[in-house]
Amino acid sequence: MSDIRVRFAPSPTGYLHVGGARTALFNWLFARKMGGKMILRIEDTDTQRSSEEMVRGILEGMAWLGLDYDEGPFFQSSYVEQHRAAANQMLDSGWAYRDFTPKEERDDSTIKQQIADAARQPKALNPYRDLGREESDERAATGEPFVIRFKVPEEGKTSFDDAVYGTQERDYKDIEDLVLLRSDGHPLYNLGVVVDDIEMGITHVIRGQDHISNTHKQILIYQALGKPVPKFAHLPLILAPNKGKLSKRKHGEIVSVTTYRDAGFVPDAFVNFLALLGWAPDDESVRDREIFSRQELINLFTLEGIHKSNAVFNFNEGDARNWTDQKALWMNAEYIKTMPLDQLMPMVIAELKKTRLWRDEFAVEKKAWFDRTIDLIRERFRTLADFSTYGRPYFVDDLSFEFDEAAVKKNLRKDPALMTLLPELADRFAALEEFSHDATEAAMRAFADEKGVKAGLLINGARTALTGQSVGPSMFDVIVAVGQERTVARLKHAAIIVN
RNA sequence: GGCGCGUUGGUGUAACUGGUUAACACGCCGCCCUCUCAAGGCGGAGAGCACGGGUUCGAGUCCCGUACGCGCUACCA
Repeated sequence: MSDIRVRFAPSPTGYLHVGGARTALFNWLFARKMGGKMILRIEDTDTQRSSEEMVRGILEGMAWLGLDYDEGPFFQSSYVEQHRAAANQMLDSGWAYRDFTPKEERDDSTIKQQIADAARQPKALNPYRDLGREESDERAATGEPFVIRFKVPEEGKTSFDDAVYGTQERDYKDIEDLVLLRSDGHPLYNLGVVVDDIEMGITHVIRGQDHISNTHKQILIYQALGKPVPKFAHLPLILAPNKGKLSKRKHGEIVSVTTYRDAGFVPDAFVNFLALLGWAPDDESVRDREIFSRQELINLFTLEGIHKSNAVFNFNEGDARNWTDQKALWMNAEYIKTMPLDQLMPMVIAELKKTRLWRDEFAVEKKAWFDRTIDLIRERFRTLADFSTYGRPYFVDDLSFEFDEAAVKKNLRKDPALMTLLPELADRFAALEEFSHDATEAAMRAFADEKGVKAGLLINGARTALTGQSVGPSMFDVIVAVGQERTVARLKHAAIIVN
């Protein structure tokens, strides 16, 4: 057990999206690899935009991904007193000052313009920056509103060694006197994180690259507070297909991890996919592999393996089949068809319960059949949801499954003779004493010879009659899985479907 | 505008401290198998490493510049 402590600190302004999920994952992998602690902290200081529902969404997302934490969840909003105390401490030590500029003068609507203007001028120092402490105290005592700003020294620079991006430096003159405490007494983000990270003994801050410039400000605060600065590792961003920033507002549900849960992703598969977005193992012996178990990921994970350029997450809204990154879909399929059946089973059962296809007998008297059937059909499924859609014909006794129009046309309507052949075939099947793969195949082929038709005609016709589809596993496996009774009934029913 | 970061096939990644025809995966295309395919097997196309200079016997790997992208630049996080 090491004393390494990391944290995932999302702000609950929306659901957990894939970018946040990956940040959480990398923190988690690092903590597990190093034998450290993972802490969850909700950054809810912006009460306007935070809600309990969003917090629940984040917790749900993490639980689904299997990212557990050792401490927390802590809520940043419950530490405001400590934040204020830290701000006052900096005021006392001369690292901060009260700024009495009325809020209206720094109104949002004019901000962009001000920035643009200010950029052309040498930095104009705030008139309150060097206001005497006594006068400052007096004005504060009269109730005049003020913010507390950090007093960035005029000369010098901050620097830190980022585990991913290397040495980072920033001239003090490029850092503005940031606000620590709002005029209503609310602590702001940069103050909050630092105080909390100190309080929680965070040793490694692993977060998105969009925080890299905040880091310089935060280092200043660490120094002003006289505390050691943690190690930093900034992660490349995950971009939308247009290479823009992933945005909840613009991209909606498609970037939410709960979407992937609901669409039938296997958590390990999604974790596997996420891990490879911006990271690759250093270990050469594993270079040409892509599928890694959770434990392998933990063993292989290193901060050095994280790379610097942003990754594109290729989702594809509107395309029903390839609605999200094709590699993610491929990987999920890979997990579904290769993972140990007993690990897959609970997920399949949950899926069938969700769609009311589950029957308790599947777990008892029909268990052997159920296991065999799942093992058979999982071969070409890509999501757990496929068990309910494409798998439906195997789980219902009636004909309440969808007959794909194209399949009906291709396999049933193709030859009118099928309308008499299929019911006749049904009779042959009904007469079979042993309803096995070989027996049904022998019966069908003999029947085809007898009638002078190609076996394929009957096989494909039967496929659609039994499952409503044009694709699926080897036909005689399907027949056995569907069973004698239902096979006979559905073959006889084929004519009705066509008409 | 300023500051910072990045740039290897469509996408995700690899290429030891510069040294063979730039590798792997997804996707795509074709072939084979076959009762179908969204399965399996085999093969192929696709980047000469953003661009332009330089250093070097030799650069995707080092240096400089340009372009493009992204981030930050709030009394948001």
